[in-house]
Amino acid sequence: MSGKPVTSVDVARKAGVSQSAVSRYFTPGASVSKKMAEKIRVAAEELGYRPNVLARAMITGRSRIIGLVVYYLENQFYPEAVEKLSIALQENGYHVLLFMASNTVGDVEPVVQSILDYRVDGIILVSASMSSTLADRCKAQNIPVMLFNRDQPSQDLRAVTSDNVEGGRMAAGMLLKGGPKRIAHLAGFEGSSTQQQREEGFVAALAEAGHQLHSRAVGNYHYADAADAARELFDVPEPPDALFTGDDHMALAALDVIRIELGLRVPEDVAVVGFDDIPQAAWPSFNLSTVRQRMNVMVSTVVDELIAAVEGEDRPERKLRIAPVPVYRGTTRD
Amino acid sequence: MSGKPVTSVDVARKAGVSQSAVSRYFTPGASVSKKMAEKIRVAAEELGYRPNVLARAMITGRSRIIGLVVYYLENQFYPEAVEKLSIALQENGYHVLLFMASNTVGDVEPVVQSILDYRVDGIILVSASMSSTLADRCKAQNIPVMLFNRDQPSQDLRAVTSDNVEGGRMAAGMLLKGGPKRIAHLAGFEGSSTQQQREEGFVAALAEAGHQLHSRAVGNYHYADAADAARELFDVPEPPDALFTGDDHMALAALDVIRIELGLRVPEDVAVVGFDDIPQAAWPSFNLSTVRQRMNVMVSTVVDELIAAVEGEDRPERKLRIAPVPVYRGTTRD
DNA sequence: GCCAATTTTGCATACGATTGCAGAATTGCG
DNA sequence: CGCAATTCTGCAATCGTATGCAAAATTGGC
Repeated sequence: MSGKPVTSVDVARKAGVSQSAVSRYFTPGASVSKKMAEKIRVAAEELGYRPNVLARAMITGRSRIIGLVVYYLENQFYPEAVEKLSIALQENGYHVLLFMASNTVGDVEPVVQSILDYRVDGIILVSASMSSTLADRCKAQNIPVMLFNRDQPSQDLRAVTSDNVEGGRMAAGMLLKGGPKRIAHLAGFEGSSTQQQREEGFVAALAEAGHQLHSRAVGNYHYADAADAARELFDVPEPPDALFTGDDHMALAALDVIRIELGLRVPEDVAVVGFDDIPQAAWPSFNLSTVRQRMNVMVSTVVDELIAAVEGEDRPERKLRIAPVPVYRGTTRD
Repeated sequence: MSGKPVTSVDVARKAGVSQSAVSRYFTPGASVSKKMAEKIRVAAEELGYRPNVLARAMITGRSRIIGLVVYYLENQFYPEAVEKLSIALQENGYHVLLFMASNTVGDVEPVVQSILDYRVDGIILVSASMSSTLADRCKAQNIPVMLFNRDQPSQDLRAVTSDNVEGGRMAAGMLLKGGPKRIAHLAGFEGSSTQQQREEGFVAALAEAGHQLHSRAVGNYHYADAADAARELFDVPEPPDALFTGDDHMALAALDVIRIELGLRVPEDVAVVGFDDIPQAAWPSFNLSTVRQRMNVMVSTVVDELIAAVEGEDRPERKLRIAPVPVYRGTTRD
């Protein structure tokens, strides 16, 4: 029950040097003679000393903490993002303070507020947006913010997304190959940029091919809502024979309804295309054709940009769009 | 580009009071007169002041940060755990510093080491274990550690798990109702306590009913490994007609192989029971019978215990086991 | 071996808050 | 209104580390 953690002063005393020497030994760029370094190394090892990141943060003004805000983790896209972002940041010596902004917690505002209390070095908002007053606040405190998989009109906020308009066009192309008669769209949350852009590209490409939307329903990116929306679309006299869903998570819900509840055949009766390419899309039970977001590229891009911003570099590019990739599997006809 | 964040000194100056008064205003138990409180409130509001958590942590020795260690997030059980743990801790004024201990990062040791550098108030290891030297280190620094969904022989470490032996017995009971002839087990990672205990209960209950294992393979709690293991078990002349998998994630992989690859019928040819009751188990495509871990109870228990420990209370109970619940769906016969 | 140029080293201060202590202000009661 | 009891308030020290500055030690060239 020793309780007290070891400090640099303890190490200094034990090694017979000054506290500053110990500090310098643990600071990459500093100059320490070999003799001292060795004495300090030994003493530190014996005492099990490790520098206190919090104390260091007070002086340097860098906490090496990145605030990561996520709405929910039900859709497998998010756990994958969180895992990869976290690993990438860890590899760069940063760590992730995780904040859930789910409905149970309330709004994003207070959540971001409490992030700022921790004096994080930067913030990544995953599929979430930010009021401009809050964005101003971050800017005032010099804390870079990056949006991941979501964009916002505000010119100032940096964002990394897929090229969603292009992705929507791809989805249209994938469905059009099968010669569909009635094309439907199952939309995600209407307020999101991702939804708006994907639908925009989708509808535009349909129009160019002389088609228009047969029907449309909203699933808000949630499984249960999407299942309801699918019922609304398909449990009618003339159901669609092609469906583009705003993301894979909703596509899986739609497949469950279409095949299991309604007994329709995929892709013979209905072709389905999703968006994201989450791991489950590749599972044999679903075997979902989809538009892949290149997660690894998106993650390394956002981490790279954020760290550059944290370290004071001001890159000109604010909106980074990654090209998506069509993935043909078993839910489309050709 | 004001850069400098607002400090309590700024607020004090603006409000015409001492810095300590400002500090007291933001400290729940402290005494401040109404007049001062009002002046401070106004000044703080105008300047947008919020106390620096890091500075506070230095004095009080409490960072209000909890280190959360997770191996990976592919299995939906983990995102759900992370989400709920995070929310529960947020509600109690704590926040989560997330650490991935996946293979790409290497061992758990250095990860936990860097957690300690942040002077966290406590640590939750989700389905991970800890060397005893590291555990000693945490104890020396007075940092409580809780294991979640994993146990370890060491008497000292606190752990919250399901009653896995009992859960294994339940799984046996669920399969035995269907009058199986050949019962197989698809095991998770053999080094884990969860695996050992679930299998122990399962085999014991089979024995009591006059049965024994027909075959067994190892899936290490990974989708791909589990799919291979399922092929090993079922792509043979006399395949099993009942299967218990170490968790739901592997059960889904097994179902994909059994139904789609091999064309067997579930539950007519093979009955399947999983463990966890992850959200996907309830999806119509799987409709998996399983043994539910009561996530909400487990989460509130572990958070409750951890916070009690952080705040100095020393509860006697170290190993907390939550009773699991059988969930009958469409993959079992009766 | 001497002196200038270069490294190392320690001292002292700062970061932004909390908190014990003692004096100032307020309150309560006869 | 006076005095004791109580509540507020400010001063100053403290947490654990980083860092500018000046003194001490080392190095190098001749």
